[in-house]
Amino acid sequence: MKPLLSQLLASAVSSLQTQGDLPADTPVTINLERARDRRHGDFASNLAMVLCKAAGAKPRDLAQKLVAALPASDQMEKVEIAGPGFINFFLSDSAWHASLGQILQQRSLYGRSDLGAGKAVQVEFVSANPTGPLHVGHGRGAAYGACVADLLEAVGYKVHREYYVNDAGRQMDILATSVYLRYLDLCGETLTFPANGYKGDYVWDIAASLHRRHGDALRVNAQALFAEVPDDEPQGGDKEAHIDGLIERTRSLLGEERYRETFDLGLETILDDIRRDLEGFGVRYDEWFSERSLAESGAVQRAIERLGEAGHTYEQDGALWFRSTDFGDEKDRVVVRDNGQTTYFASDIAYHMNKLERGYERVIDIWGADHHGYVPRVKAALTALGDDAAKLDVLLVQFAILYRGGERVQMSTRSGEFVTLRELRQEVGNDAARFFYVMRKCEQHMDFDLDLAKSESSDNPVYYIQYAHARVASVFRQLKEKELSWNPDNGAAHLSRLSESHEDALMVNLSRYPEVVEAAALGHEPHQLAHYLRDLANEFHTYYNAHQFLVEDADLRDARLNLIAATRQVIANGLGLLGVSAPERM
RNA sequence: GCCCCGGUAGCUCAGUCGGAUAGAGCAACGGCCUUCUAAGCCGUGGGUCAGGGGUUCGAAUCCUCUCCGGGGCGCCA
Repeated sequence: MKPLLSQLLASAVSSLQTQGDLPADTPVTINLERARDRRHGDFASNLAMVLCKAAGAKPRDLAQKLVAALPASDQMEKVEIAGPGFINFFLSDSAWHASLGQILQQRSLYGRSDLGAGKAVQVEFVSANPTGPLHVGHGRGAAYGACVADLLEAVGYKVHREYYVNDAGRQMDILATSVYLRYLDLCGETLTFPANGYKGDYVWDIAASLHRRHGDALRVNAQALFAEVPDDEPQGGDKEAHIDGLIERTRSLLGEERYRETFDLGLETILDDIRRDLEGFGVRYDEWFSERSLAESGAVQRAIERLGEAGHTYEQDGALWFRSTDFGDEKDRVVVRDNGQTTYFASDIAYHMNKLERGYERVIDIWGADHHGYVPRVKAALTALGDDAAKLDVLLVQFAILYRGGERVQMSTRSGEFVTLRELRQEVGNDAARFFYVMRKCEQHMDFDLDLAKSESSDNPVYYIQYAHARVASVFRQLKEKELSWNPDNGAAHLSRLSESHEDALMVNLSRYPEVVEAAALGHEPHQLAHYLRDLANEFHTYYNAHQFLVEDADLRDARLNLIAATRQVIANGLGLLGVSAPERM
């Protein structure tokens, strides 16, 4: 109904323009909002106040003219001018009844739109290094990214969901080496595990499968491996130099082929685990994009060359630098190190170049907030390459801190004792985890209360909303038990019987749903939908307690059943977009 | 030092492309189950929107300074 009112206002504006009350060249955006206070009607527009300067008239006078020029509509009961010049719209009952009919007719499609007109959008999210299982921090990015993608799809964009797999680079070499050292341990070698290695139990598991596959065939003498390697930190050395030395030795002692096999075994095992974890979390991808493939296809080289040809690189201290300061970055960045290796940043330039080459209208990256400093250099690179950096939207997700029993849950990634996403899902369930993660806007630091997420009470917003859905289902079960039936057509014909204030409030809220989905999608703010559903569930529970649905009067009963069926539908649709289930009974 | 995010009720947070009297949940207190699920509902109390200055018809919202909290500033990824 909002589109209808906007249309009416637009038509009033153009009448004023033909009459000469308003300059024809004034740019006009129709500003129309839900009124917060019902005394101000259902919708309010500040159009007259915005246009008064251009029109050279007082706001209230201009409002008067606009109202006079409004075309008639049977959905509009009256229009008032109030305060400094607000135009307040009061809708007729038939408007609410119409939107109720729409919900029951469109069912799961209610709230969807073609606003995006099928434009292609890419959403890249999580993209955690495959060096270990996902932890709770990744969970927020996963839940948020999935919702942003689903919302955009709901409003008509063609969405491509992608995970960038960092399957190249030093961190992966550290993983491969960690696996190999654990393997040597399983073979009976005695060694001191490096301070900087990956210590999680999953590394032992991978080492064990390597051992099952090869027995002791890959065994070397541990002393020989550690010989000539710089001391580790506990021995007064440098842990980075120590691990780099171990990587080098592992590589040469194993040989390239076997090293690669160890490396890939670790990669595949962990990636499989991440895939299963995300799938279990209801998060699906269209593509898992390999970083290594960029190097192998020459895309990284091509990106570096293109930067060079455009005159944006220079050599210094044996390394090749990108002059990103020319494009707003705070310092220049290395793309090729003095040892000849390209940096992670070089891959990322190639990756983003690749994204834009694929022709997306919009590219959305969802990163942890700790990567914020990385944004200017990626945009700088795109600009330097002649691409439109404005097409790239980087959404930064702040940290989530877990609380249990009022105490902060400690997470330590290094020791391998972090709380994994899988543990969280097992503890609180997928529904609560998905909902809690998107309940807050992404720029907000989040306190994740495990006890609350687990509690089966009204304190828990997830159960509160789901319970409203289950209650409607229960009413329909009761209907059958009482050997009554629901006639939706009869209900639709008697919607005027819905005259209680609770019923009005519910109908108004149900009609808001498409606007909420649109705002949540365009603003990348799933929390708006979460809050809306909480409100809607509240309206329903209030109504439920105040009135009986299964009444004798068949006309009233059918009308009320239409209303609660529509409520159930909207809750199911909304929860669906958040990745939360809508149970029939609880 | 520079950069990003935050500061709104006792707690956790909405509201922020300027709009009418700043909202919700929890916690506190008082009520409601012979009637469709009490995992629910109703009521009461609770505010210097961190602080100063500015912009204007109008500021929690925009600009600026200060204070406080979190994060980031590698030839790591």
